[in-house]
Amino acid sequence: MVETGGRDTRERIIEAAGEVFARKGFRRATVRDICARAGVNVAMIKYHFGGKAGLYTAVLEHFRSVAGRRSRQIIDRAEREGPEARLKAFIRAQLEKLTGSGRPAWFDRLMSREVMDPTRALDAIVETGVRPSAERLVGVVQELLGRDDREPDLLYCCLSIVGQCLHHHYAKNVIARLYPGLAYGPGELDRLAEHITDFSLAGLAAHRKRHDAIEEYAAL
Amino acid sequence: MVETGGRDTRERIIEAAGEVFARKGFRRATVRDICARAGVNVAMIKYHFGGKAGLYTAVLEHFRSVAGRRSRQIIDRAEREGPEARLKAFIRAQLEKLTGSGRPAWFDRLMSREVMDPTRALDAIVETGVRPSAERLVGVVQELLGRDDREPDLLYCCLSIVGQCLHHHYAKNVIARLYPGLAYGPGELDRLAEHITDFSLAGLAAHRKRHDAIEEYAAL
DNA sequence: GACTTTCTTAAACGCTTGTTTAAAGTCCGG
DNA sequence: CCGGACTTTAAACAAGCGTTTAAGAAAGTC
Repeated sequence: MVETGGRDTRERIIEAAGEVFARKGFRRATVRDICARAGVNVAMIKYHFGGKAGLYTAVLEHFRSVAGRRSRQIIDRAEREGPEARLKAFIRAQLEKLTGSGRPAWFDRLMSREVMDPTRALDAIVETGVRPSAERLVGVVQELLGRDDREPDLLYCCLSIVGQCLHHHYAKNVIARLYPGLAYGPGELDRLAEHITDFSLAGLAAHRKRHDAIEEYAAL
Repeated sequence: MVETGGRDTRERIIEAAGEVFARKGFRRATVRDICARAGVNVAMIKYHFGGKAGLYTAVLEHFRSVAGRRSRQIIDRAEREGPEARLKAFIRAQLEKLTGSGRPAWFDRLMSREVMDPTRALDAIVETGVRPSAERLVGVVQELLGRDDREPDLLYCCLSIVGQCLHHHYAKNVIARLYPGLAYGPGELDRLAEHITDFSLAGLAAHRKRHDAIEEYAAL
């Protein structure tokens, strides 16, 4: 009756659900909306996934592999370079994640949705999606600070960096109202990445100088 | 029948609604929950406020005056000092806003709720709650950069500063999972404010040096 | 004290949500 | 073909939501 177009029902549901979940989050998304987009009866969600929650985890599992592909590409390109270039690549990748609109960006959107309004899937998302990224940043910052510990002040530095990036995503509605002139095209994203990089490198350099001075004093 | 205890019904509803809205946001809060806490019939919300949306705006209006009292106190204390001290006061006040749990903090919690998941009240909140604060920061940053324009790169600096502060609020669930050791008691808040201040002052100083060099070059 | 206005109540309405049911359709090996 | 397993369908269910109704209580007014 309905032309299945070759794609299986399960796939069609996951595809539609990925889009809807990414746009509205788990709670505000409705199974009826998802099923309408997939051209499928609402009962299929129980049949194939056991329920809305099961569908959500299936969607996360499905898009985990393709997630952050473009971000990883940006980061990998700078793999062999110095810590400054790797920091800039990390920052550019963070900004890229949050403005992407294609299918690979759905997982990233779900991640930031989850950050703001957690569900039970948060633990899994943190481990598979956030921690690897965070560990990479910790490594770069350790290198830039010339240390190998992870004292609170080092983590503060990392949080300062990602905070600058993600703020443009969290607060985009407010920023748009406060400063209607600011746009977020690819060119602005490059300039913004450059700003955050320079800002952070200066902050890190100052922190290193201060910390080294304290170490020196303590060594006496 | 029910002992009104002297407080008017309207007040009891607004008090309960303030707590519930601050904790759950507009959408996830239910009128039944609010009315149960207020010990009041659900129909009273239509009678006194016209509906849930009217109650929400009434709550915003009611708590607007007491909002940010402690923050303003922190900021005013540094009013006569240099821009560095005023920046630190601003940062400390931002952190204070997000960890406060008393009644004066409800408006601030509602503000950040609104930032993450806007309702129609966002415009009013931005104008009355966010813009004054943002303008103050712009002033301090202008002073620190030695400029009086508000080019995009200056706004980027401001956004870098508030981003560092608010990230600890937006992403608190994720940060708690990533780094279980980090706590947010008053002492940590002071240290965090000091970190963000130093980090940002270094970033601003480097930005100023870079910008002045460009200006000088352009003047030739 | 009767009357009007203001306030409050219990109950139900209409809607949306996720879920479930029972019947019908589809597919495929025998 | 045919029969059983797998899919899909339309419809309804139960719960929660904001809202509304109609009747009653409380309080002020003449």
